[in-house]
Amino acid sequence: MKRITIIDIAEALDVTPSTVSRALAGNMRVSEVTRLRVHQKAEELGYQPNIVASSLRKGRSDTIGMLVPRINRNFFSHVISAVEEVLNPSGYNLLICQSHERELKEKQAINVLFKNRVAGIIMSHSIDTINFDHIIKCSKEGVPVVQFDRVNKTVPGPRIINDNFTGAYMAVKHLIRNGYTRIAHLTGLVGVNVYQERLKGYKYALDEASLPLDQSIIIENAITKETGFEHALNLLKNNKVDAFFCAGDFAASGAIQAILTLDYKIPDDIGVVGFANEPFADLMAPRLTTVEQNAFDMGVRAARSLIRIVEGNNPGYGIEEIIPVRLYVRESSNRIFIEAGT
Amino acid sequence: MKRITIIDIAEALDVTPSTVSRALAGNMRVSEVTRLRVHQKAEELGYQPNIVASSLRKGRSDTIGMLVPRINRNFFSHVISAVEEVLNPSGYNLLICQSHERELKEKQAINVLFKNRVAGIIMSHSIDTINFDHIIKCSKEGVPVVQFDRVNKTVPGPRIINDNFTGAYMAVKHLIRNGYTRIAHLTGLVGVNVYQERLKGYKYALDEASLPLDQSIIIENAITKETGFEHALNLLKNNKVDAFFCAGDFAASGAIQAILTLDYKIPDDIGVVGFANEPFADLMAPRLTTVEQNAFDMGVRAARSLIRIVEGNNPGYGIEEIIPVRLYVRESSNRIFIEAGT
DNA sequence: GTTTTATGTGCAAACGTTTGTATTTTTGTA
DNA sequence: TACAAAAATACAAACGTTTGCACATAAAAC
Repeated sequence: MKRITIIDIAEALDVTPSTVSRALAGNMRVSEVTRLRVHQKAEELGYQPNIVASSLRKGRSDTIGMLVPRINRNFFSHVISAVEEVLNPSGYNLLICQSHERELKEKQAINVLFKNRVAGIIMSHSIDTINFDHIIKCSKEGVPVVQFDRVNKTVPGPRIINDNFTGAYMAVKHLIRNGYTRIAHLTGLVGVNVYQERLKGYKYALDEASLPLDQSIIIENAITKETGFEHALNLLKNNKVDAFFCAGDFAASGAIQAILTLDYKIPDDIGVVGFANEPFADLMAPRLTTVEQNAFDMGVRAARSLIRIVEGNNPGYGIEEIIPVRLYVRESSNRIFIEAGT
Repeated sequence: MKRITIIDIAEALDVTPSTVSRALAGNMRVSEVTRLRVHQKAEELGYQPNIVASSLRKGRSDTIGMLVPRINRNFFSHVISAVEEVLNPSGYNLLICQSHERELKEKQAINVLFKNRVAGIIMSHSIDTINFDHIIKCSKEGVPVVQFDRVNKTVPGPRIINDNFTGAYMAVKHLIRNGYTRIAHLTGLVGVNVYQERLKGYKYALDEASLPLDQSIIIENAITKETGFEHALNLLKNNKVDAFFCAGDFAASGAIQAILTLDYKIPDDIGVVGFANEPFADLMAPRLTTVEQNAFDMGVRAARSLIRIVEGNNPGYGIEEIIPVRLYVRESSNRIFIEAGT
């Protein structure tokens, strides 16, 4: 199972491996005629460069590491896809790991990527990551890190994030304009930047409309369909709210289920807005108003940003790219039909 | 930015790199005491093995290549996730590419994986792949290939597939038992095994119930929401059908939209069954009856199968693993409420 | 006390590239 | 024709491991 090497080509052509290497690399120090001969012979023998050897010698690889909580989450899979789409044409490959939302697994994954000598890492940290030293260390040891979505400011390197604040602000403002006044907020762990910002936007919108802030209807750790259902049911039974702004569409779908279970009408009695624009948001009944997270755009920017750093055109330290979001107004919240949306 | 190597450890301990290498590898030809000293020193210096160098020397890597049409498709992202979950604890890494459903990109991706000296490839081929030589070649040149979902029998190596035939058969039989008699079939390109098998199951169920087979209501290339909508609209307007068996949930959602547009009742007038059990199937209105493809199971089996081959325990040529599927009966098709389902 | 066997370690080559420097060949100019 | 300059190629070392073989030391057997 011997594979063709540049040495084989060199022998066949009676030149040295260095010349073959240079010819294949398009180095201008080799004559046009040999370059041609080398390429022809390479083609003829079915030569495939050994990237492993090349990486070792060059001291850097063309592999980019990617680390996400879960590959199979819609949002992340779209970011990954976009990253791949940008990286591939530029000659980079994608080594992928998932942390399963565990700091320990995240640490191990970072190590794996490090051992594989990736040229850089694109990542979104796990929900329970408290200590970011393993990520900072990476950056310190010469492996640039680009963070997206869930980011931590103590980690050097670019951060690509959605405009969570404005998204939440728009969502809540929209609810207020539709006449809802007691708006609950179902969210995740507010230690994480994305939920923190959404909470800020929620508070800002209430404040702007001079609505009171009721801490008892801000529910942390209610981001799944199940927890969304339960907390919504609870709030509704106590007649505490007339609308839900959920920091995720799954929680929103749980809330909707709870609302329908109690025979309230949507949007007449209760309004719901989600976050993420999951594929099902547009297929539900009622169709869900939600804030889109542009996963694809995020992936593209993260990849470009990392390429820029790896290729030395930009240190990129501490740069924050904020991607604008969009509110899709649908049936679940639209009582007055004054806003457009798909 | 110099990184610690086994040479550094060797010098610090006044032994040779070979001893360090053996100690770290747990080779029994090194004494317990030096093994301990080496491990301690490695820890102390923060040594991280250079996998690139190791791969080059050993002539094989612990990286597995994965190639799918689209990373961000729900089914594929779940398979990828499962594969990662199995591979990672076994010490393998995952290099990922997407073909975007183009034979050319698939070819290039295979090449990329090959150049990266992956130990094996797990893949599902692109929809428009006609010539499988590039995949066969891979296998011939010592890179084992495990195919899943979309598979081609001319490629050596294991194939992991869903029981598409039985899934389709169950779906159509269910429709028939619910009293539907003119069942359309919206499907993909029947050159691909998955659609071929589903078509066979459809035909078999009709035949079993002595229902006529009407080629004009078998619509190829109708697998997206849009094409599903259009073809369903067309069939309904011509009053040709009273049910749809769609080879994908997106087409089914399009069909449902068409049915509702024409003010038919679901499931009273028209029944719909999909395929895949996409996340939205359970959240739609009406909730969609569909056949589950167990993506996670498929990924696990594909990964295990490849590991088995790579580690030499099994040539695995031509083995076909068929994963049983399950029909989830929901509102979109259930007129008589006799069947269970979630 | 010598020989044999086990046990632990060292030596050096190899994996397939890349690249700085040296050497040869070609080209241009006087 | 000679000679410098430029162009093309060769040489050799390096990247960080792994591993077959040789070697030394210690334990066991005679």
